[in-house]
Amino acid sequence: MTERMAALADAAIHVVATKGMRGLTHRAVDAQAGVPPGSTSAYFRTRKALVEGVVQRLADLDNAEVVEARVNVPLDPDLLAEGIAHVLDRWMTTARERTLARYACLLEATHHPELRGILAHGERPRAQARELLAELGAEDPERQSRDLVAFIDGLVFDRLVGAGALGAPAAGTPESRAELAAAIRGALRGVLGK
Amino acid sequence: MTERMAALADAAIHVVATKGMRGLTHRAVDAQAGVPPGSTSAYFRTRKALVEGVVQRLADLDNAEVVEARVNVPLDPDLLAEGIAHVLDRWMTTARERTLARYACLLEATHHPELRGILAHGERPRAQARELLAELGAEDPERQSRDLVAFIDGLVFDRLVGAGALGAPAAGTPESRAELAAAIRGALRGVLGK
DNA sequence: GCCAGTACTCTACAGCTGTAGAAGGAGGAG
DNA sequence: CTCCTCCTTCTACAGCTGTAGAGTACTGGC
Repeated sequence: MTERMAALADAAIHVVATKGMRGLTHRAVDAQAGVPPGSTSAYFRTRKALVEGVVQRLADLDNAEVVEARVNVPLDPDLLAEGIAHVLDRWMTTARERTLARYACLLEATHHPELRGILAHGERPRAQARELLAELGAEDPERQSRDLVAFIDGLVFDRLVGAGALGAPAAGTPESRAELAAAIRGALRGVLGK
Repeated sequence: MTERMAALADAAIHVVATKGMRGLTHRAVDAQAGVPPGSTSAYFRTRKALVEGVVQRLADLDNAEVVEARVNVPLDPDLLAEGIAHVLDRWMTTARERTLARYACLLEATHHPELRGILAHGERPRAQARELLAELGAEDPERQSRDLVAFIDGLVFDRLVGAGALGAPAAGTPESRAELAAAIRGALRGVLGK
């Protein structure tokens, strides 16, 4: 993906996050990116290509992030929960738009199977979760990692859309991080069965 | 909401589930509902009204359901988990479209705050969860119910979109129900802190 | 039977969207 | 300098979408 395409895809992600999939049009991306009208249409000739560009870009951004995150993760459940909470908090603040766009794309993938291959969301975190759970002595990391990832997804989703999480502390605050950490501690406990 | 409007809203829910929010147009709903073109446009004069109709209908359907579900819920965590798993399984099979549409609407509500009032999703289940957790001896049902609902949302979402849940048994099978029940047992354990 | 009001159907139309292709221009090879 | 190539911008256009309003059938009241 060329630099120009990446910039357009970034603008497209912003559009999806703020106006929804419905607002994702070639011209809206042009406007958002501040490029002359027609540019997006030239780089992503069809709308399908544009959506795939968004999905691809989301995957790339995730991968770029995981490279540096691969440093020592603590094996102590409490510290681990703390670390995960920190990441989730970022997903809901700094990376809020990306996270929203990802959920939108996941929903989109429901009726466009070809997107599922690109959007590896859930596979990478899950591999990590599987490893961690194995090291923590889980008996069936395969299954248990699914549950842990589900919990994390639900936690982030609910708070972003404000469903079922009314009354939760605002993302980005220390209270929010503390509550997230507590939730994840509980999840680890529950998932590990002890 | 008149009967006719409800029928159109039902068709609209189907459209949203199968073609996404983007596919939700007056004419698409006409076609889906098998009514003469223009009908949807007459009952929901603007697109905003159409979306609100969908959201309202989803809320109504949920409420209609909860009326009969209010019979004795078991206080034994294992039986309770079994019961919840059964409901979730239905959300992913019989009521799959409704569930998908609801997630789409929740995402939509992110940039249309006026929808949040109608879409009480998360509030009703959470009230139930709060009660149950209190009866089960939770120390902070308010917070813990948020976590439980988040887990449930993530579980269903991940399995519907196939993210992070690759390898999970297909919804509707006894294996799926068993796994769901196990996951919820774990969640209850984790949330309750014991 | 006649009328008013209501429920429904049809049609027009402006604006937006997806898509293709032509036009312009910068830079490098010869 | 000349030409060729690639990158970028501009423009056209068919089809779709949102929305309004006019037309038509159908009710119950008199």
